[in-house]
Order: sequence, then C-alpha cells, then structure tokens
Amino acid sequence: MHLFSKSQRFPLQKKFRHPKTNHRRKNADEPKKTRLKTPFLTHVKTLDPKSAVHSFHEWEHHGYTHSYSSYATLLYKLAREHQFSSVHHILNLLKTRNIPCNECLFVGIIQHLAKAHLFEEASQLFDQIPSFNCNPTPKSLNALLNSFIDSDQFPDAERIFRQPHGPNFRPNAVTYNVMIKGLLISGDWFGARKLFDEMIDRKIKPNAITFNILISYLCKKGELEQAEMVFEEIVKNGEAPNATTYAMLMEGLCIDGKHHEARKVMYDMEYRGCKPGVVHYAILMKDLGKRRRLGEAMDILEEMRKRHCKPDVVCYNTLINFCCKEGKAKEAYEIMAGMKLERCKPNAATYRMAADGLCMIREFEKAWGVLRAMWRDGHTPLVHTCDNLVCGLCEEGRAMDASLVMEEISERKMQVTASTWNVLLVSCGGVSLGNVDEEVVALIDELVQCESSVKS
DNA sequence: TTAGGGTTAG
Repeated sequence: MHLFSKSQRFPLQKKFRHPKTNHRRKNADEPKKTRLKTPFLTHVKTLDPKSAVHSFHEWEHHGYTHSYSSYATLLYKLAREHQFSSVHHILNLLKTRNIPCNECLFVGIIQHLAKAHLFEEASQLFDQIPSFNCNPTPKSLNALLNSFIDSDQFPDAERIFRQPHGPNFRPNAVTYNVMIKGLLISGDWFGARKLFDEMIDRKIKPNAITFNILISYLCKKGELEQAEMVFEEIVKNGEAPNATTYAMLMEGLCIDGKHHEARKVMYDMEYRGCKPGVVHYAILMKDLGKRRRLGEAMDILEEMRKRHCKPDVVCYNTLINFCCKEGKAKEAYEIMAGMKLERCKPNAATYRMAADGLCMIREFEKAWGVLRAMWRDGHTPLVHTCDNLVCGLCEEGRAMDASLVMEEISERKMQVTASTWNVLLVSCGGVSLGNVDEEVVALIDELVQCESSVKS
C-alpha cells in the first residue's frame, strides 16, 4: 500500500532530462556535470541510512538510472552514519558498473573510516582508488595521512608516507605539512626540522602553512627566539607571512611579556603589506586587560576606529570581560551601550558578563535591564546569574522586586536553584513579620505553583 | 587537502 502513485514515487527518467536539450546527457555519470538536484537526491536526504539503500535499489528496480551524484550522496550519508558494510556494497556497484568517480568521494569516506578507527579499511580504500575509474592525486594521500595523524596513528601514517606511490605520484607541500604536524604533536621538533630539510632537498616549496605549523609550535612552547628565526626564514624563502603568522607571533610575544614588541609586529605587518585585522588588535587588548592596563586596552578601540578596523563583538567582549573583573561593570555597561551605536550586536557572552558584573557591584536595576535585553535577543542567562540577581534584591530588602524578577524567570521556563528559593521565601517572611504583605505572598504562591508545574 | 588567532560558559 503506497500513499503516492507509482509516477509520484518513481518519476520517469524523461522528467530529469536537460531542460535545454531535452535529451539525456551522454555522460550522465560524469561527476562534474551532475549538479542538477535530482528527485532522488532530495528524497534520500529525508531517509535513514537503511531506507536510503533500500530506496536506491527500489528506484533502480523501477527503471531509474542513478547518476554519479546519487551514488555519492548515498555514500556520504552511509559513511557519516558509519554504515560501512553498506558503503562497501554501494562502492562495489560503482566499481562493477565502471562509473567514473571523483576523488573527493574517497577522501570523505577515508575520513569517516579513520574517525571510526577503521584504519586498515581506510588504507585499503586508498590503495583501491585506481580500481574505481579514478586517478588518485596527493589529495587523497594527504587526507589519509591527516586522518591517521589526527587519530593519533603517526607510525602508520609514517609507514604509508614512506611507501612508494608510483613514479607520477609525488608528495606535495601539504603532505609534508601534515607529517610535520604529526611529529610536532609528539613534541619531536628535531624530527620536524629534519622533514622540513628533506622537503627543501626534494625541491618541494614550503608554503605559509608550513611555517605557521612550525611557528605555532614554537610560540606555544615559549621558544620565541626560534619562532622569530623561522619567521625570518619565511621571508628568505620568498614566501609572504600571512595574517595568521603575525597573530601567532604577536600572541607568543605577549605571553612572553613583550607587549611592546608585539605591537611593533603589528605595525610591521602593515608595512609588509598585510593589513592588521580585528584579531591582531584583540590580541593586544587581551594582553593589556590581563596586565590590568584597562585604560590602554580601551585606547585600542579608538585606535581601531582611526585605522578603519571595525571592532567586532569579541573585541567588545574582551573589554567588557576585563571591566567586569575589575569591578568596573558600569564602564562595561557603557561599552555595551556603545556597541549598539556602532551597530555591533551583543551576543550571549556579552550579556552574561555584563549581567554578572553588574550584580557583583550591586547594580541590580541595570542587571535586570541587561537580562531583559538578553531575553529579547533570544539568549538565555545562566542560572547563577538569575540566582545572583534574585538573592541580591532580597539582600537589599527588595522582596517585591525579587518576586517580579522570579515571575519573569518562571514565565520563561527557567529555574533558579533551591537555595535562591529559600532566600526569597525567607526574605518575604521577613518583610511580612506581623504585617503580612498579601500581594507578595500571593505572588510567591503563584510562583511556587508555576515552578512545580515546570518541574513536573 | 594541510594551520590558524581574540570573548563567556562548560
């Protein structure tokens, strides 16, 4: 029993003919020419892996000729869901039907196999790529090596890397980058340098990423002098350091207490034709904040504006964070107000930090305003922020305000901790000793009922 | 295809 007629379930092939020529393309299975979304592709997306395989065969059974993209989409889906026996089955169909394949398909499957720790299978699939009517390039080798290394399988990656891969199959810079990364993960700096030298000997030109991998390692280890030497090497090699190189170097210098030098690097980068971005300013800002030099951190904001670099939400958050930590939440509040003028939308982190900071300095009215704005923007405050606000208001003897806050919290299906409820109830009891404030008590009753219905 | 940088919380 089917809900749709046969023609709806298995639209006839003629419906998918090329709109201009109205005849089937000769090479319909060619990977690059199958960008039109066929009904099968739309259909298969809605199915679970088992039904997808079933449907694939059913459509075929009713005369539908699957294009390469049908196979590929199905295979990606199956691999993503780790249905590797079905992957094997569909791959076999591709092979026996001699359908030309795109190397990207194998890259994707190899990555999923490695994620599932099926390293032997990943390696075998890589070896079998030529049997699939596909010429492998270093791209699939690199994907295999990188998947192995990211799964902590460096020895296997090295074994594969050292295997001969045919006369026309030459490793490229990415291959070496991946292997260098692998060595540095285990802290083998000398091994990495040796591989770098091998790369040069084999006339494989290192790229910016090669240097960035080395610099990133050195900066994290605090080996600033060596990092700067590698930096000089980049220039010597005729390669241009990129924005990431500068950012890593700046961060390394800041960590090493060399703020002034980090700033110099930022000016140098502009001189060398690489415009500092918001991240570079944020690195300086964060460092100044850490050193409790808030005023200078604020000046960076002004400097950014002068240099036509629009501060983003993370920049503002960096400042707001340090202001709040220093008990200067009023300044943080001003910054937040300034963000709106600059058309920069606060995010959940902005609101959370500002609300907490304002509670900390007992500016509950403002904190309450921040919470409301947060809700209006579709963000959720943390439970401890609500706790702090309600408890703070209670401590100031403002039980009615605290109850109103609680009302809104409950309306939004949020909860506070049990101890906050206690504080609120005790606070209301204190208010009403011998002179019960009926309005407050009624509100609390309502809230308790609402709270129990949320919990149930 | 490879790295990678600045915020909150967890």
